[in-house]
Amino acid sequence: MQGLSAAKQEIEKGVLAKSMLTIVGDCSVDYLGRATSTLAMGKRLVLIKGDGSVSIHQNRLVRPTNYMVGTKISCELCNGGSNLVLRASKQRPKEDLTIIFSGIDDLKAYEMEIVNDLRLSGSERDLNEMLMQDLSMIEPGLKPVNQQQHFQKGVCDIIAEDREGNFVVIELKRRQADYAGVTQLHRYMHEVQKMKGRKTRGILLAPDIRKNAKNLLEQLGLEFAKLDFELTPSGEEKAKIKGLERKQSKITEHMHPQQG
Amino acid sequence: MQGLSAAKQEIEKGVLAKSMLTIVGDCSVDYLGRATSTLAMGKRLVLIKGDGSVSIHQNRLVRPTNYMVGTKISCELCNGGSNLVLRASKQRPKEDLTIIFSGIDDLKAYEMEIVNDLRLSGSERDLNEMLMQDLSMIEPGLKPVNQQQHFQKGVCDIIAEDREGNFVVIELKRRQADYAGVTQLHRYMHEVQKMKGRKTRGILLAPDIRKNAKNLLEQLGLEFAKLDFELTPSGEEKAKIKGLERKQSKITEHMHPQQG
DNA sequence: GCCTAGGTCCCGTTG
DNA sequence: CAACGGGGCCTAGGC
Repeated sequence: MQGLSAAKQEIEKGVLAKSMLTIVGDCSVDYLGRATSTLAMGKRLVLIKGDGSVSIHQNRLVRPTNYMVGTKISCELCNGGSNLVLRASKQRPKEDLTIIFSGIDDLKAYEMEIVNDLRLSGSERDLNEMLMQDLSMIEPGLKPVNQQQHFQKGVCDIIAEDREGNFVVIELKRRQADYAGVTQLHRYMHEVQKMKGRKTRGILLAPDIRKNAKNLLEQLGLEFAKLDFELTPSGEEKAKIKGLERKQSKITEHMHPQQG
Repeated sequence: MQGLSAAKQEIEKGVLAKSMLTIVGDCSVDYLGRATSTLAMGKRLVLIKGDGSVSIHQNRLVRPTNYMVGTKISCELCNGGSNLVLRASKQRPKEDLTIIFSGIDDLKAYEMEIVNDLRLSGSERDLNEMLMQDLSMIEPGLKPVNQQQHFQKGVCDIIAEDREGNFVVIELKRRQADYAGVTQLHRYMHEVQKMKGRKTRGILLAPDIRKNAKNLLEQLGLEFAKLDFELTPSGEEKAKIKGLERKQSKITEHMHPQQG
């Protein structure tokens, strides 16, 4: 347990120094911004970071119950010193977080660099690069044309050309594909078709696809290929593509399936 | 600074008691699971919660650099006691997080209930309920038929019937609508049409819509209505719908716009 | 600033 | 269990 007045000073000092602050104590929380929320008095951890991020953690889940990014933080004593009020606020959108402490069990400031060291492998970007090394895995004779091409309507993962000179638009997903992935691919396929004015195919490449999404995909005349990849234990290589199996989805000619 | 051997015992005790644990110290981190990642030695905050959630925070951003939910945690001394290794692991999917401490600055265990107190207003669900009170806001004579109806293909926010006996499918978004919202609505509209075998309209209800998404929406013969709502400062009411403006999108007859 | 999409998305809910 | 979609999504990258 700790005096709220001393706490106030320590918080102000820590915020100024861009330290990481951990505050554990009894508090209530109000948020008003993109939604509104209240949290009745109770014991929680408040985490303040050097970049102005604030998050309030209960003793469950990874995600904080309340949070804000890029805030300005202020701090004042209220009710004759029996409460410490912490405010985090932000413009655009206008958001305010108010934390009222009735007591603080613990307060610490840690000097910590504001860096991002994480080296992650196996992201979609990594798989994309792997695939570009050898598109023939997907289909013999497939040649790269472009990758990460920006349209007005989004970013197309891979554009290739097949043996018969058709353009092939490939949308890659690192996990089970859903509706959104299918409609994305559909959009890009049409975009390429319109730009290039040539017959264009669309292939969704993912480890799996939800059943309904598969149905939609087939209705739209798109193709699915199962992507089997393996994560390399650490830093060495990005990932390894183990295999690529065509589920031989019948390429039903596209016939205005959404007609009403 | 604190002895690693004592730390080990305190962690084990805290995990058993389902306390919230905060550990600040120098550590390296390896994750192997849905992706792989490594974090070189550096000072971080490790947060362990009573439900087995683990997260590792750097001094920036709301989101942890590494995290896992619902883990089993173990703890051992290595290298003749000069390292403390914390392992969090999980099956289905198989995931492993390894945190190697070379030194611990601070370690605390806090007794804290494992509860979720948060009362949030202004979610899509709240707006949905508000709207159902009076669908005539959207359009005179609109009568409710169903809400949150589950199809095999998803959940339809609101189904109503207009003055002319057409079904009206309404998709509600609490923020600016995008492509995904439009295609969602399109899917549900077709689903209802197929089920009921009657002319069906689709209305996307949102505070705003992205330009490209608006184009797609109009191509698909769907309608947009601007939803203006206000958040009530706190607990009292959920939210207040201030107004609802029809952008008079010409209901172009649907004509196979995605045809190639 | 806006738009677009990825994420080890997380998370709750329903069938 | 799988599927589906919301989220105060967060966050990064382009334009």
